[in-house]
Amino acid sequence: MVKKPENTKQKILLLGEKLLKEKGINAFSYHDISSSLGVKNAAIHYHFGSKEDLLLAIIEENRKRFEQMIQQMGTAGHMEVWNGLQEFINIYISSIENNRQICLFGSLGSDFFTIGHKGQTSLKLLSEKILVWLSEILTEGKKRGEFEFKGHARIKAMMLCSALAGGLQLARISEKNDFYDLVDQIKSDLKPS
Amino acid sequence: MVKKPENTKQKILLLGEKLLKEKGINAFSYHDISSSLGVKNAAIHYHFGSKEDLLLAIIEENRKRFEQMIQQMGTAGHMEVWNGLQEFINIYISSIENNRQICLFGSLGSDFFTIGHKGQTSLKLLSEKILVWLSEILTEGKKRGEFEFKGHARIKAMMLCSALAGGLQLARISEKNDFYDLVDQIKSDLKPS
DNA sequence: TTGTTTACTTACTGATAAGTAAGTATATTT
DNA sequence: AAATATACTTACTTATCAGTAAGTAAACAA
Repeated sequence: MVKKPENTKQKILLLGEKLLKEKGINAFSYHDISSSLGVKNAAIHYHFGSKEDLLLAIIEENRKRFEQMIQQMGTAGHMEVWNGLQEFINIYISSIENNRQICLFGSLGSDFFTIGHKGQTSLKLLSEKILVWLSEILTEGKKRGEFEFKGHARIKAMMLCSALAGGLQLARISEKNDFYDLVDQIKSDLKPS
Repeated sequence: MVKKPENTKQKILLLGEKLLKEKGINAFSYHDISSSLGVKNAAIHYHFGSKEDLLLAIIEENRKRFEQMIQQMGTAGHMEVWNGLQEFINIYISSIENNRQICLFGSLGSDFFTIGHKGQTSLKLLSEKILVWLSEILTEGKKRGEFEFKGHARIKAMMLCSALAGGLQLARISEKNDFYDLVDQIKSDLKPS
């Protein structure tokens, strides 16, 4: 869960993240943030020199949150793999419940060529962390006979991320409820027959 | 395939589509189009009164292209289902080959809350057409024993769209080649065991 | 030949964008 | 008590955005 903001900097960061996941990096302005928080434009520049700085902080915030989540879960070898997967999926469930937000990869994957090199790099590092972690629990689950899938765990992990990211977007276009069906399908596809 | 533009209006439309799928609707300007085509800003407004009009035309263009594709393929009952699916997947392959473009749903799903009501509605109609068509070939393929999957064809169709849309975005962040692996995984998951 | 339509250009507007320099009140440190 | 650092605001700049009104050259129609 996201902890409540106490200071202006944290408020800016969290509102920035919200706007990023609702409208995209190019569709919100510093004015959107400042007017909503009751501060002035320059206050944002005080905490985050440029929009790219804010973006980097948002990515970093998501990284921290992910690291914290997997740390609390422990290593794949000592984990209930279905619980681990569900925790991961819950991030996406929370997103759609929270104003139909999409995920970081969906938002910044779309806008990838409009963000700076630093943002691209830091996003890539985060995606690598997530894919490695997912691959681990998929591999462990397969070994235990709790997951069943063809091919490499790494590709299956990509498949999960892609389906969830794309699913949030498609659910905006079609119907919110479609996303829950999609999640059931994803889980069903992993169940041993 | 996309036919070559002959007049300014068509050039604007196709360049608009390209920019939409590379940078997103909020990250390109009329100036990007006009300077690239060697015309003036007002020329675009002459053909497309507003940016929303241009967007509607881009969606309509994609709809026409899709309708043409499925018309050439015939009904699911008379189709080689694997060929039909491959033709659909080829749209996404062409996208990533063409400057790492993402698909319409990926781009406009991300920016959904920043486009007008007309755009949202027309996008929804197109997504419905695609999902219905995909559901049909999935159902037919399952009936023939050429596809194997759990659950409803409709949900599996959503799964395909989501994975392909999200896959194009994730491939921007990680590696282009990942997308081909993802496509193989998608097809492999549909093969009877 | 004259009038009209097509496909633009020129020249502009008002709004909004990110970003900045300088000032200020409050809290903290020395 | 004085100096300094923190967290802003005020007031501004420059750039860019979508959009518009009026003009024009060429093609076409009456």
